[in-house]
Amino acid sequence: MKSFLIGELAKRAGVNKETVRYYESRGLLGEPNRRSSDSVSGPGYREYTEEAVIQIKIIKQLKQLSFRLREIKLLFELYGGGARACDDFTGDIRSKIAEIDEETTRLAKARKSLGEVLARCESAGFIEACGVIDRLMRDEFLNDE
Amino acid sequence: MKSFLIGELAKRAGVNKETVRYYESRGLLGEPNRRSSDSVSGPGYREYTEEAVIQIKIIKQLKQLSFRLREIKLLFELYGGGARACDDFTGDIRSKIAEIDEETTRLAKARKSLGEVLARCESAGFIEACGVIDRLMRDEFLNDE
DNA sequence: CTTGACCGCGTACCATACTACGGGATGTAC
DNA sequence: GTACATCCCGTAGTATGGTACGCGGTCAAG
Repeated sequence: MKSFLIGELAKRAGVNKETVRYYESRGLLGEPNRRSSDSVSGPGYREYTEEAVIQIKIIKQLKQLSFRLREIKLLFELYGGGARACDDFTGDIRSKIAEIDEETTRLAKARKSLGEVLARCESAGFIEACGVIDRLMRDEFLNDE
Repeated sequence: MKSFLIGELAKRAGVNKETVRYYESRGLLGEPNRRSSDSVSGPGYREYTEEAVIQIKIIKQLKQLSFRLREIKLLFELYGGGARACDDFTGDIRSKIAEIDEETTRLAKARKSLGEVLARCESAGFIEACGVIDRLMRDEFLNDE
């Protein structure tokens, strides 16, 4: 199979080179082969195959699913470590879902409050009339600390 | 009115001292009076009143509404700068709502995907059967980059 | 055999929001 | 007058996820 260098990998995966190296340093990519034919000086260029492209896309996907890099690493380790029972994963997934639900709730509240502020503001026009500041700044929302 | 020092303010506002100083350094609190009675050496202790407590609670509230400190500062400057038309604020509020909606959409997708993975996983039991890894890791979700 | 593109690495920087540490100056109480 | 609490400030560290810079090595083409 044909291999390519980091720049090409970055292009194919849609990230930049530094990010690839960063992921590698975070233990998300595993050490690639190094090409170092003629001279015997530096560490040699990293060589990648399509696998690495997939790997990075998986990372991007997991990020979209709200996993942090640290968590993604753990998932990989679990998988690479030979985890075979779903139980090994469901805990992680369940708590991630809980996290998401929590954040969603917070955002829904925020969205509602801001929507109300906006509606009042639009039907009024001036601070004194619409109370935008009062609503944003004053004690009204300070109940639930 | 009776004033108090930073430790007391922190306690009343429910943050810690360092955070108060941090907010001050970020321009969110304004410089407090300094008490420096007997000796004439250092800068003197910061003195606060209930106003500062309210101010910090407002900051906490705006954070809950998903405003970042930088944005909160802008809101304060707008207000303190004598903004009187709602238009001065609605733009900020509108884009914050847009941000929230975007994030909410992303979270909903993530929640849905994870929920599906979990459901399959629970009804199966083993990696090979439920395909949790395939679903989490493989190309299935890699369409929308 | 030189030029230009690419790579390696280390370091520093960006933004976000704090938290911790530690020396030295106060203030209060006994 | 001496503890002990609190305060001051600057600096650095934590966690998150990268981006940028620049020196020097490497590589393929001409």
